[in-house]
Amino acid sequence: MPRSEESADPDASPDRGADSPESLQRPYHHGDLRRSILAAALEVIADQGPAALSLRDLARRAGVSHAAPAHHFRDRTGLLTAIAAEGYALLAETLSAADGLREAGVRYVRFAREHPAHFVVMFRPELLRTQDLELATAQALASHSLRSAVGSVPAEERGEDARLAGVAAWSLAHGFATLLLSHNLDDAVGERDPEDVFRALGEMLFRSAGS
Amino acid sequence: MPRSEESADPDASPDRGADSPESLQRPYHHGDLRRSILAAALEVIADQGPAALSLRDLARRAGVSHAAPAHHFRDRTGLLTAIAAEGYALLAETLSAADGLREAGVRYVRFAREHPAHFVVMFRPELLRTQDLELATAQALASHSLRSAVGSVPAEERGEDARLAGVAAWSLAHGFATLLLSHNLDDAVGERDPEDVFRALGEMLFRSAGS
DNA sequence: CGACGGATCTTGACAGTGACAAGATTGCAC
DNA sequence: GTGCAATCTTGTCACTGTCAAGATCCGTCG
Repeated sequence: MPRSEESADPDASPDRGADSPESLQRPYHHGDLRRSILAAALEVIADQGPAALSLRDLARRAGVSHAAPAHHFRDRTGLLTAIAAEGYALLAETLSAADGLREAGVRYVRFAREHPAHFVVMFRPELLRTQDLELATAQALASHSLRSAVGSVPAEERGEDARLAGVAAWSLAHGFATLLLSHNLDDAVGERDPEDVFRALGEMLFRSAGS
Repeated sequence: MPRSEESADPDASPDRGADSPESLQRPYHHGDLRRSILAAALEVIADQGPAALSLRDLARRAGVSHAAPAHHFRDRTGLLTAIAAEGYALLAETLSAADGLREAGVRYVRFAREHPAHFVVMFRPELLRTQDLELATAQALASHSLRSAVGSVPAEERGEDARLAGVAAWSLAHGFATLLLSHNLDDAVGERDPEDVFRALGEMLFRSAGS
């Protein structure tokens, strides 16, 4: 657990700027507290899950008082909501750059591996303020990207129903990503690159050649 | 929150009713506290998630003191571990009764819908005592059931690798179940029976006819 | 029949947490 | 510069999980 870089040692250096009376090495205003807290939160969530998240702990890491985070996120729920919104925005961007449903799936899995904390929080509605505006718009954006990826599948490939193909692809990618993150596929994947494994799954689902 | 002050007479203890003390509001011994707490916990988790679980609240619902649950489950973690173990045992039983990978998938999804609390907790390793003996054996049992379902797929259906087919099926079922429980497929599924939808997905994955 | 040991439950305490309110400090627009 | 709003602090409260020590009950063995 790397402590945050600043703050350093309190009174190790005797010959410091003389005009600063006694304490207060750190300025009253943190400068970028919001970002700081988000970063620390992502770190905690990534390796201990959202349940282990403590606002007071985040405040301590950032070197601010216990109530400081509340001003930026209002709530624990607010913090998680902000993370989820950021996650959906990132995912939307990632997916929109993909052409073809297969590639979108691969990107979905890659996103989950590169942003595990975001990914985990995004699918825990009970921890979020689902009516939050920023979250809702980011969600809509991601949903749109996904839908357009589904639409790009040639008609003859996708069975009777495009929507069904979308659900299938999403389920496959989401299930694979989730099981991967919860270490349920460690044995099955072994040394191989998870993305390659997933590509093989995608080809089982959409049997044709093509992109 | 409904106070489930049931205290339904446990039929487990045979000769009990004769000399039950009438003066006390509740007997010193609850009678079936472990089961009571488990039931209440499942209820809470099913509609608020594991994060909302409070041992003290469960104790209140069961009408016992705040420290009573600890004797049966040691920890919050212990309680969740017990639930997960029960879940894996149930799942193993369910899967072992299926013939064919497709049917196993359907049963997997059904299990998730019928036991959402179990299902959710089973895949949150960070909340569990993963080295717990009961949990590990139940997990092994379920894993065995799943593996045998994979093995039952005729060779010509399952592409190059049985293990890959297993991962595909598991990912598809797990993803579908997860997205279903988190209400991400409400629109896509609509009025249809989720099991029917999933059957269609299964047929996309394993294109042949057969069982 | 009676005592005793273990299982079950209670009471009390402690540290940690999220949330709120009220005050201190700072930067910025005017 | 002055005032104001954003930012951060301090103090507090109810609640939680966990531990320790005691009370009560049960089956069992003498």
